[in-house]
Amino acid sequence: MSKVLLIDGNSILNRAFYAIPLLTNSEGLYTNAIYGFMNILLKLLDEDKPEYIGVAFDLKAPTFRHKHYSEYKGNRKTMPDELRVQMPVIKELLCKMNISTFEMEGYEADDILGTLAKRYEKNGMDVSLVSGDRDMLQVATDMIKIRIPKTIKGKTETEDYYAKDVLEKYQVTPIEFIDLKALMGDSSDNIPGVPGIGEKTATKIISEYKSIENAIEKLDQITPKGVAEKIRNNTKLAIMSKFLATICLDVPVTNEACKISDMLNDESINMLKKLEFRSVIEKLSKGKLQVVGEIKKDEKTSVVTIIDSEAVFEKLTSKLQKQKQFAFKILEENGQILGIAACFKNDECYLVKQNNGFDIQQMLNIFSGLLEDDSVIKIGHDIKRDMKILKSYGFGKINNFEDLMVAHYLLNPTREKYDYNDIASEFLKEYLDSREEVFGKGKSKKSIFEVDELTLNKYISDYMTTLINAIEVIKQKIGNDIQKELLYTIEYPLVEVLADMEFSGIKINREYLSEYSNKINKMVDTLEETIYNHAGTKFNINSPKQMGEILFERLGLPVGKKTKTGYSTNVDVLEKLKHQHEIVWNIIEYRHLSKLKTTYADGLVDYIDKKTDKIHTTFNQTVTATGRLSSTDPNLQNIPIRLEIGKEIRKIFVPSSEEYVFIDADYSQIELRLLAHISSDETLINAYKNNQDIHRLTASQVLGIPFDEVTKEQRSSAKAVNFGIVYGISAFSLSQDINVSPKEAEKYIKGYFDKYPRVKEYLKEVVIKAKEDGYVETIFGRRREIPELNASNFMQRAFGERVAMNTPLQGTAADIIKIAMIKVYEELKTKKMKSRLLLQVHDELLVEAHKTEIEEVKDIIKRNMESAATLLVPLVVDINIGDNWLEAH
DNA sequence: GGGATCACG
DNA sequence: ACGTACGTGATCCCG
Repeated sequence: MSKVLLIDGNSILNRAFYAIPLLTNSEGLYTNAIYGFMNILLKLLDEDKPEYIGVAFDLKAPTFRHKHYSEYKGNRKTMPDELRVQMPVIKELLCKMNISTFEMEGYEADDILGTLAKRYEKNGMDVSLVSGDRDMLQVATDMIKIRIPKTIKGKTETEDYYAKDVLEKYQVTPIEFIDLKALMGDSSDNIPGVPGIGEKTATKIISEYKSIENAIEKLDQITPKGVAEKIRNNTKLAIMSKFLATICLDVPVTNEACKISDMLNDESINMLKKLEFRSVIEKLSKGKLQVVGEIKKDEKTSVVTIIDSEAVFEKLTSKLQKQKQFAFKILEENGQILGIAACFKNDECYLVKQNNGFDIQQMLNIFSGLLEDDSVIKIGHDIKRDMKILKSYGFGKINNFEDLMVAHYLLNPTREKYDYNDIASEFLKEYLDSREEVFGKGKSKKSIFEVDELTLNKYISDYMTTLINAIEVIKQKIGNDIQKELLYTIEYPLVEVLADMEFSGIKINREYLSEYSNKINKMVDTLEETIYNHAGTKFNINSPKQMGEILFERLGLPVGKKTKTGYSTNVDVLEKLKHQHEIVWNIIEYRHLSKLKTTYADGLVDYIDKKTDKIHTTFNQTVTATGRLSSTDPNLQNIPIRLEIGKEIRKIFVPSSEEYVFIDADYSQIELRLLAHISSDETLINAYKNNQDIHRLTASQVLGIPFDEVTKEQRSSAKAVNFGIVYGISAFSLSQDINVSPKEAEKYIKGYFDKYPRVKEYLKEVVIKAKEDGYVETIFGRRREIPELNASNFMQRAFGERVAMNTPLQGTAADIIKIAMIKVYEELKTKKMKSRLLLQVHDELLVEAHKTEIEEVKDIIKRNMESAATLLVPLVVDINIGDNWLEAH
């Protein structure tokens, strides 16, 4: 028997829109509702395997119901803009996927779908009708299945109703369901119903009397009398409600649901790629669904010239030398260089690889001359990677380069990825296979020379051609001079600095590490026993779920916060419970120590180079939304410092030999100083000029007490206020943070703004300007777009506002320390000194200084950091020296 | 793979 | 009334 799938477009889009957080593609087009729609569509295609399909939409124009009752759906909120813009897009997409769509003036999607469902049922077809709206249940029969999507634990499932299921769940037949709804009313459609009658009473009446009309006729039989009275007084309203609630089954719709075919074709694929729905394309093309068309593979073969002899490579090099610019990539795997890809214009790509008589060292000898040549622009992608691998072969200087990964990040720091195919889609409108699609991922990931030649050639050609073609587009997009300067004098020079830091690595004292490990392990073991004893049972202390059960069920402690999945057991909750049960103290301690054990003591071991005892982190230059760096594998920017036992781990970080010491320098309150500068608040500026204790000052200002009488506690609350201001404060959060009532917190904030009026003004203005422009900027021109500022959702908008306040501060601080790093690096290099930068932790630099250079290095660091920017307030750097990171900080 | 938790600035 | 601080990354559990 043939099957047809009918979908209520508006209702599904609406559901998806609210179920899925706002998504945009890289062009800024909102896509979350369309994405959700496609996923439901895929699921239904998979489950029902229909032959025919149609999607109906509401029109804006009033329907026959509005004409009858002007308040129909009168309380509906207007569609949010973020959803409205997705409507035409989904219609276009469905059209390209060869799926029929229906709209009829004067009717709702419901009516069209009901009409079609009955028509196809008559023709002997199985009907699946999908809607988020329970009104559709009135259409259910033995052949017509109503499917209502719902989200269970983030997954989309459907509740399915044939006629018998409606009866089972609502004790009325589908036809009676109309009367049920008419009697009880429906606030979402603004159907009045009979006032005072709710679902329970309505169900009782309809299941007994079958229809409103019959119930009205037999009013004297209805008990209790009060209910009968209510109906008697509202018979007209009840009848009209029924009219409104009845789905029209004879809409004059002439076109038909279409046969499913060729859903994936060039046009629809292109559009899905533009929407960046790779997973949708993948699922559609898996072949599991017989409903899709044949995917046409791009048959064009890519030409890549193989170079595996010295003589030919020499020729190529001199050819490249004559170009103004060429693209390249060092192909590496597991620390081994496998080849070099290069290209100087579209369709002329080269792969340099080793041969019997031509090895890697030789080709690097030849190539590195070119990389160092200042007169030729090298266009690369993630050049830090190239530099590092080249360094391990004794090369690694790359002069006069463009790094499109870094440039792409500069243009939009909030993307998830900056791969070559992302560049191709954003700047060239070409939708290439991603690296993952070419080589696979996880266990089935192939190495470069394991894929077949055609695939490899296409990869190299795609990659290199993208770089060559995108460079001009990207250069144009980096329009203004300040952004150019940011890219060419900060981000690009930083690439070499970071490559050098990562390559240097930081030495680990293994002896101390194992001592530390043993100490922590013993403490964890003891605590584990203690906790089991208190609990009276063994359980997995690391499982928040099991921990919740122990604390709140077995031990009966009062439940504070809840999370999506159950009880919250985080440290804030535990702190409040610690006076109620001994076990809570132990758990807090256990959590602390087990973090130290797993993440630090044990976790870091895997990253120590066995030969050199060094750890080489990766500093990511294209991750954060604000311009900060991040550190991974391992993260050396979150090594414990705040608590006593935790900070001991810092002793394992030591200079690389006896000849060196650590010098650690950090900016004092750089973000607050920037707030003073950017807002030009006089009180703040003067305070910093006079080197005053800013938290103490804030306390005395806000509380109206003499500067010298501020207590420790008052100073610490004021410190929280100062931090809060930088984050885009709210009274509630501040109150949580410093444990006072929201009212009290509100008073602090008000007091703060009274005493620092320009700060208040600045924070207000930055939000207004951001709403106008759609983005905020740092002093050095780094931009971050904030689409959330236009969100209709309050929470998202409030978030956008906090981001607008915080990003210029955090981002400018990031710019400044980057400038300082470059200056320090350059000066050390120019003076041919042995000392080197090792780590950056947002406002801190760690340097290992040769013992003969200590005083000079101190001067270099302090001078360059403090002069990295000229502000209305001084930049102050605290500097320390030591034989390990704990001592030096 | 996502949520909860916790380490840092 | 909404639910509440900005920016990160690693580890563990659990479906």
